[in-house]
Amino acid sequence: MKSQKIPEATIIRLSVYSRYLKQLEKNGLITVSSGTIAEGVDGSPAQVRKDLAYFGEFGTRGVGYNVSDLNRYITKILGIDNKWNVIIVGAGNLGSALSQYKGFDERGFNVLALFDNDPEIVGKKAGKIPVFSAPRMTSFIKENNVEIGIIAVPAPFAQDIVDEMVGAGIKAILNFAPRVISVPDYVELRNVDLAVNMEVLTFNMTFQK
Amino acid sequence: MKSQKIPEATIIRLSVYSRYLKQLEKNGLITVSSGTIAEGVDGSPAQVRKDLAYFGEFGTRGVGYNVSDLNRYITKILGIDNKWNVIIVGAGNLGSALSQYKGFDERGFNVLALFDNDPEIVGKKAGKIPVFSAPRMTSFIKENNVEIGIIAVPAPFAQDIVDEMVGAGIKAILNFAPRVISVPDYVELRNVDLAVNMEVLTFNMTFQK
DNA sequence: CTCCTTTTGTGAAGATTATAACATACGCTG
DNA sequence: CAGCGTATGTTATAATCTTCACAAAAGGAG
Ligand SMILES: NC(=O)c1ccc[n+]([C@@H]2O[C@H](COP(=O)([O-])OP(=O)(O)OC[C@H]3O[C@@H](n4cnc5c(N)ncnc54)[C@H](O)[C@@H]3O)[C@@H](O)[C@H]2O)c1
Ligand SMILES: NC(=O)c1ccc[n+]([C@@H]2O[C@H](COP(=O)([O-])OP(=O)(O)OC[C@H]3O[C@@H](n4cnc5c(N)ncnc54)[C@H](O)[C@@H]3O)[C@@H](O)[C@H]2O)c1
Repeated sequence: MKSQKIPEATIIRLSVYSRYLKQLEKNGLITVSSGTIAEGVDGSPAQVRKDLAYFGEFGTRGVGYNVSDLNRYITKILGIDNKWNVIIVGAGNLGSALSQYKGFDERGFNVLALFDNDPEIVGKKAGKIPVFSAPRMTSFIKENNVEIGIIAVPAPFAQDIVDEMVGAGIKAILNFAPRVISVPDYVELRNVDLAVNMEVLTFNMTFQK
Repeated sequence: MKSQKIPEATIIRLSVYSRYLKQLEKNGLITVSSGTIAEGVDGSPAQVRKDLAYFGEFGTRGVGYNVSDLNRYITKILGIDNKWNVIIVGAGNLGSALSQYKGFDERGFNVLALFDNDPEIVGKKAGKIPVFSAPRMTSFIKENNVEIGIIAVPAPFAQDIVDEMVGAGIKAILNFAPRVISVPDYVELRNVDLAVNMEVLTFNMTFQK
């Protein structure tokens, strides 16, 4: 791979390609062309090839790509060829739902525990995932080699939890609280804001088309 | 507003500005500069002004923007100056959590009902939101003027539900199922894919920096 | 072994988006 | 009411991302 800045959009698409390839693989398909991938993910063949070209040459001219090889390459690129340990803070409606999400496990994300500060919830389980008390978070992160934290507490508490996570050595955070969060630049942060997504929909309904 | 294509990134930022302005308004702030907004949302002042400039002139030179006026304008732009009716299909872990999400109501999204095909769940309530049987969806959409549908069923069923929603006259769909979904181009669609978000994190941890 | 079809990989062109820079306008002070 | 400081609105510049077009390579047919 050439050392170069990779567009985030490319990474997002690679993840979608990977999901689609997995499906093709299950269907017993051996080879696939950029055109077929493009159809399957609602994109363009040139885009598919360009995205892959950032990382190497994975295809055979005149033939296409070997489905399972390509998926293995992409999986490696995305960094999910091995497992990641994850915790979720906030065992309310959203946190509990996330802890049950099969899509995490399937893609190599291992949710070890939930954390909450409500004594009514602490000690219980959400499915198979235990809920621990919030003050235990830091030591748990250190002892269990947790790299990724998910924020599912109410917005006013989000930054505090994030700071604690960062202090404990977490490397990446997925934030669901509708707040702008600060992290040092060696920590990866992504925000998932559902109201924002809804508002993009309503904007498009109201203005465009 | 000049008729022009607005970048989606601009809409996303406007939504975040709006959330931040609401906070400032609650704190009693009267006027705010593009610089202060930029700080609050972790952006640049030029970007803030540029985003607003697509839609008009909302500020006063040498002064800044009136906080509540600006927020009202943005709210209008985003199309959330009035309420939208929403349904959620799939009353499992995720669907139930979403139905309880306060952030929807706060921003003008009115979740009227959940739909599911599991007889164990149908007839119950998630908080105050009733769960109806899946076959009732089409008539409910028509009778209650539902414009937005949320997909929270397992991936293999997502396209079918979407088709039914579209047939019933739904105008926009927020999809949580990890599948590429097709809709006619007069229907707005957005996908929220959590595994993809996680994979962007792991990519950045593995490659960049 | 050569030709022909196919599909990749890529450099160049085009489109879009972000950043920077500055002239313009507003309000305040004296 | 004139001059000054400040923050907007906008034009110009730069950076980024996508699309296009085609040469290069592979495999298969004759
Ligand atoms: N419910 C949803 O579908 C949804 C969707 C998108 C975003 N969100 C956001 O996710 C967050 C959680 O939403 P929710 O609906 O699950 O709320 P919730 O009230 O059901 O759950 C929040 C949980 O966080 C716990 N908590 C509060 N402060 C804490 C702290 N300092 N340390 C540890 N735990 C703490 C509470 O005890 C509670 O169990 C909110 O920021 C919300 O805006 C929720
Ligand atoms: N759990 C999460 O946190 C999470 C996160 C992201 C995405 N998702 C996605 O959201 C979807 C739902 O996930 P979940 O964890 O809530 O699963 P779940 O199994 O808890 O819930 C799915 C619900 O859908 C219902 N259902 C199935 N087929 C249906 C149909 N044809 N019509 C109506 N209802 C039907 C089921 O009865 C069930 O109640 C899945 O596609 C999943 O990949 C879930």
